[in-house]
Amino acid sequence: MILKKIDNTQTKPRLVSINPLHYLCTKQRKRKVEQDFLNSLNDQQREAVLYTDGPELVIAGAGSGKTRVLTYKIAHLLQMGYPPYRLLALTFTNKAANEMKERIAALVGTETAQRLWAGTFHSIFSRILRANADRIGYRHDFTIYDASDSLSLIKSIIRELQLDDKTYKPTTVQAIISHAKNALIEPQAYARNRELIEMDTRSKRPLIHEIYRIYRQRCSVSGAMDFDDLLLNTNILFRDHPDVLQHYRDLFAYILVDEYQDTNFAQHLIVSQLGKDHNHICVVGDDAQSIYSFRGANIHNILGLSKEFPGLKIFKLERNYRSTQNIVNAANSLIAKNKEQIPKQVFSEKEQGNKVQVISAYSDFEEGFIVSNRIAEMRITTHCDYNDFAVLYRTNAQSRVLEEALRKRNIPYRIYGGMSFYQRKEIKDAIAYFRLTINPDDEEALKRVINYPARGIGNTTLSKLIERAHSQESSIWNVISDPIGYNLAVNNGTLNKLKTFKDLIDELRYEADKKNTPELAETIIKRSGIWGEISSDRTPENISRQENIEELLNGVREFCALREEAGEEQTSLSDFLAEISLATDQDNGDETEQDKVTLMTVHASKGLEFKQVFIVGVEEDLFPSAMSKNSEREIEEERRLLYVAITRAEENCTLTYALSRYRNGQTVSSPPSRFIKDLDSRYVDMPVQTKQESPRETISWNRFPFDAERPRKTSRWNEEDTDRTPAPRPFTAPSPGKRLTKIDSKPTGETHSTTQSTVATAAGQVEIGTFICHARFGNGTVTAIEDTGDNCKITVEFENVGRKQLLLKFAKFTIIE
DNA sequence: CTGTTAGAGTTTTTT
DNA sequence: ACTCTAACAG
Repeated sequence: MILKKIDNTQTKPRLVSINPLHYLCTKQRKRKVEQDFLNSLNDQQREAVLYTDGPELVIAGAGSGKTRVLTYKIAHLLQMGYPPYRLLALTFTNKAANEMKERIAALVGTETAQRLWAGTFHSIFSRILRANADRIGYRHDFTIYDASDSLSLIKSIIRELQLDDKTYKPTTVQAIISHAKNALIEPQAYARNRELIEMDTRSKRPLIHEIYRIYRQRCSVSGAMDFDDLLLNTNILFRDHPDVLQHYRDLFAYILVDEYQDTNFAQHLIVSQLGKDHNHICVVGDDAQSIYSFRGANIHNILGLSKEFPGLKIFKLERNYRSTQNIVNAANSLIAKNKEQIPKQVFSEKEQGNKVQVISAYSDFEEGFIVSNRIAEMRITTHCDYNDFAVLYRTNAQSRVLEEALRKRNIPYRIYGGMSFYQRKEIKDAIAYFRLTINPDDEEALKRVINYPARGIGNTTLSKLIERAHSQESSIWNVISDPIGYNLAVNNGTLNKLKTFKDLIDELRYEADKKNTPELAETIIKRSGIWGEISSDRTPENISRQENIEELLNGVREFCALREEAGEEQTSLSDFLAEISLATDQDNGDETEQDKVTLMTVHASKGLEFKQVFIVGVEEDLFPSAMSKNSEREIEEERRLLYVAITRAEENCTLTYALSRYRNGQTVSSPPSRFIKDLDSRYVDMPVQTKQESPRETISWNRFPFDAERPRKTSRWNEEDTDRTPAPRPFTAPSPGKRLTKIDSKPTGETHSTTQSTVATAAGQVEIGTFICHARFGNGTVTAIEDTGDNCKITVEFENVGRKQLLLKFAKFTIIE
């Protein structure tokens, strides 16, 4: 009965479009295509592709054509007669999934590629969970809580239990729960697990298991799953319902997994359960690129594979096709410092290429400046497009300075990560209403908008609602729907306000049955009052919010239209929510066409490649992160992370570090990363050593009478801008960008006296008589300053090399006094 | 209950 | 520097 239902929801739309005749007709053509693509593989790759007799592990070094092997293997399997809807291809990121789909589509056509089960673990198994939700006590249109929903739920539980949120740091608790889930430990098991309980007791957090229990129960009442639940509940589904497991075992005749080194236990178990009978699994991974252990990923999943799949055949891909020899060798020399790894010899037969460059900068500002200059320069000298450049950093927070520097140079860039569209307040509000329309039990959504726009339901009332709901193990929505029955102690005025809110949601739910999805979305925005709220005045913020809401509605329309094209009968709002809740980085198709430099974290760059790569902020406490200093294991992960970063580069790789940088509103200085010393000097150009040590540098800056650090630097940037009027107050020019930063609005007055004889530089103020130490020329005294603008030149009398003219924007020096 | 403000803390990476 | 929270006045 139920299996039949699974069949319908899961495969019917696919089956319909499969025409055996069509399949046969194209077979001939396909064979020719197969010849072509087999020829384009090397021996190792071809063997890995053609081996289909049993379980297979492909250890694929960076740039060795891993994705290529996977896509060709899928093409080959299709060639062998596997129907596309019986192939399961799993990846970790949406980006990887999309790329794989695209590449398969290029080989076998969009039609076929669309029918594959290809996607991230989370998206694929959320689909399977939706189809079988009733089996585990969930509604089929369950809500997916994102990280912030889950965090806010944890916060409120901690509050309700009256625990101190300093000992029970919500994010820590969240991480612990997440790890438990990824290890498939449910609350009861957690409470029984002596080791865990002991650990919590030792860290003075004995009630974690209680928070976990309540958390899980509340998700259940709210009809919500968090990201980890998607995997945990899939495992529960398979464990408790062998018929369902069997169904999917039969359905997926071949399972392929990319980036296996990043699987956590929950994922690993799903794969091995599904693969058990037929043993037709092919997993690809590189232990050297395992960078997600903070999320529960475990390299040992790779190693344990041969136990679970006896006869596991191992292939190694060691030839790197991406990068020059210098880059590969430099990366190898780095990763060789790690103890834990599977031995392999990655090599390149491309040209030797340039050495990896290491550049030292005085500050994060200068670092940005150097990188943007290099990009401008190299674009000319190497004939590259902006698209060929990437700037990679360890943390998202680093992007700002870089953005600013690129903007100053008019270099177009595209930035991945950071605040995504769906995290903006107005979008989250709108989506909360969408979510409530689909699932009014969704507690996080309800809490978000029950008083937005303001309707007089404040914290007191909300607390009462929450208390009533939880004492009955029920949802807030149920209490609102029946305040009398739940003994809600509020006055009549409040009761009326609650009634108004309930009526609103009921009305939206009623509309949901009548209207098509785009219309419904629009109605929700209007009726909820969101639109009224952001149309109340015409401030730039509100206009931008309106634009964002319009964009969201466009997104709904577009999504529905796309689905219609793909032959889906109708698209519900719930479908839209399901889609966006797992979408993080929206690589908007319209933007990818434009020629722009890419900015992203190293994590986000995995699987990508660029001709020219800059890795910035290669400093102690940043890369490796200060958080990872506790254990060698974590340091090794950071090292792998840098390995990943370096191996993104095809032609040139440049590492930069800044001796001081702004962090949390303060200048901090840190030495270059220990990893720089790990690199074999044969493949690396190290920076010219400056005699001046950075700490002293920083100290002298801080001695400036005004804490004008930042304004000074800003002014330096302003001076990069060409054609500034010969203003007597060079430090007060407003920056052109529309950024609302205080830098612009708080011009520093203290520099009135500045004349052309004083200029601000990365290293500080320079005037005639300033004693400096230049990176190449050594010590010298400034004897003249010309032109304060873009082309500012200083003349320096050096002790050893005589008089030199330096172009300020390129010169590298420190100020001694 | 609402809106403002002063104060504290600040986690690395992602589905 | 920035954001979130707690406290307070209206």
